[in-house]
Amino acid sequence: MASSVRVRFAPSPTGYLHVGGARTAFFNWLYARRHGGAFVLRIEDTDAERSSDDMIAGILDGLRWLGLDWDEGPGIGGPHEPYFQSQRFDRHRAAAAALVAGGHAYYCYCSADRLRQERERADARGEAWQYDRACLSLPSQRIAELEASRAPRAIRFKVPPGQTAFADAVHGRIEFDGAHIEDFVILRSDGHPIYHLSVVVDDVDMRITHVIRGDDHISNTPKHVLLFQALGAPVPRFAHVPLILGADKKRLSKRHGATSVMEYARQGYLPDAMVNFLALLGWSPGDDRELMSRRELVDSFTLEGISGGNAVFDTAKLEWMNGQYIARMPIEELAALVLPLLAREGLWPEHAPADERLRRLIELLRPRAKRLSDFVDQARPFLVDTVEYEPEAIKKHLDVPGLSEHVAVLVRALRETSPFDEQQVETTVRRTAEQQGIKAASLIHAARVAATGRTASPGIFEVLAWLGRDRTVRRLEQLVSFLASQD
RNA sequence: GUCCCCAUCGUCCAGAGGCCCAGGACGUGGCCCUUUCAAGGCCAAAACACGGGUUCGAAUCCCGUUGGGGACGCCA
Repeated sequence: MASSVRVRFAPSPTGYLHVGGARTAFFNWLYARRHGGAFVLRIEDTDAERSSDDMIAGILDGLRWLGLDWDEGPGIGGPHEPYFQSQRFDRHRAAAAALVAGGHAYYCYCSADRLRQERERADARGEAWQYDRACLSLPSQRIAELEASRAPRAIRFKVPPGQTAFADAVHGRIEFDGAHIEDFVILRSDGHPIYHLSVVVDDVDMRITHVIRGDDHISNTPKHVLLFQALGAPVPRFAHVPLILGADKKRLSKRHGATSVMEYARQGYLPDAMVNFLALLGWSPGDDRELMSRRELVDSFTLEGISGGNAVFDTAKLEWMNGQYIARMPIEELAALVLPLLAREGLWPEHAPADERLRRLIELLRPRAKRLSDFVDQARPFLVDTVEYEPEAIKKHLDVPGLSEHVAVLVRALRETSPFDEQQVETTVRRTAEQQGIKAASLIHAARVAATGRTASPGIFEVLAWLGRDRTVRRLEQLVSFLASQD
């Protein structure tokens, strides 16, 4: 396979997997799957202080939850191990040395202090400071002195003059003038590689063919292109994906609420819905399709379909989409997801399987649910022994003259109703209302309060039929007592 | 400050010179259905940032302005 695509997702484990990263990962995954290529996962844990195993685990959890399986990387290895950048320092150091030897990079003895001062001074003037190449042409005698005194030295890349351009699948050709790129450090004086060096060396080693990453890397890309070239490696194709913004159009951050994909998992969003929603944030199949399966997404995905502008994360649309997935999901699958949530709330015995009755309840609740967590809240009155009446429900539906009487009559009628199914219950309730000379609605609302304690529920006849005769009668009688106690 | 990216309804997208007095979806409003709340159905309001060009013709091409975003570390 000459054209074999190799893409990678390279998160730095300095935080959880946020929605922006998730979308980038997904685009990479889609591209790999679309072209029968490899999706490589590489952990960029170069920054030891800010990286931790917990965060790595969190990111992997997020990817697994989304269903983004990687072909090479942590946990499964692969032909280009290791997949942790921190274990590849030797490679990076060797590359840095080779660049120095080849005249592409040079030692820099400038103190961090001096650089900081220069920058602060420039900043005060409202300007940006670029490294002044003080160490580029140090006299050999001075170098000898510095070496003799064991002065710390970093390695800087010597940026060549002229234009550096690259083709970007979403932005087209992008060009930078070398004059605006400073001689950036590639190896710290403590021997640790800098990000720019590490990514490029690793991408070269791992034979990455397409770099699909966040827009915020555009200005780093010329540096990377220069490094690929200096290293004598082919330059991969780039695709810079625009960022995801919060409702205020600012970059997504903690104050925007949920930004971690696992937070959405906790809130009851479905991975398929999440992934579908994320795909449409900044990408389109070129037509008007919205609800798309993974299969369809894979079949339709192209880098050219990615739009150039930033996108606002619209929670309302995510909710809608999640509701669509809930509505379409096979009941068995849905029950399997809802069950543990009910069990956690003590509404369903731990480890007990979903029976026909529970499946029916979930079916009743389904059209009203946007998130899995909605099931827990809405199922509660059905699965407890004693219903509690919401104050609003009492106020709104129980203040009917003679209601207690009417409900008592309904109870007697329901005792005789057979079969106790939706149809017959409806007939009974309506007939009773007629006989009592009241509107069916009054009885229906009262029954809803009796059965659920709430003002909103699935259709009341379905609800009563689901409860069954005994429980229905009991709950209605409880209402009668309640009404009596109110007088 | 410098460099780079972006610019179609409130939001996400379609539109790659005539098919567009701009299409879909979410959201919003109305109506229908109805026992409530949803779901569903129907309808509606809602946008090519601005100014110059190019062209017989521009949302689509070019330039500028404005606005938004990103990057300018011995962080990733």
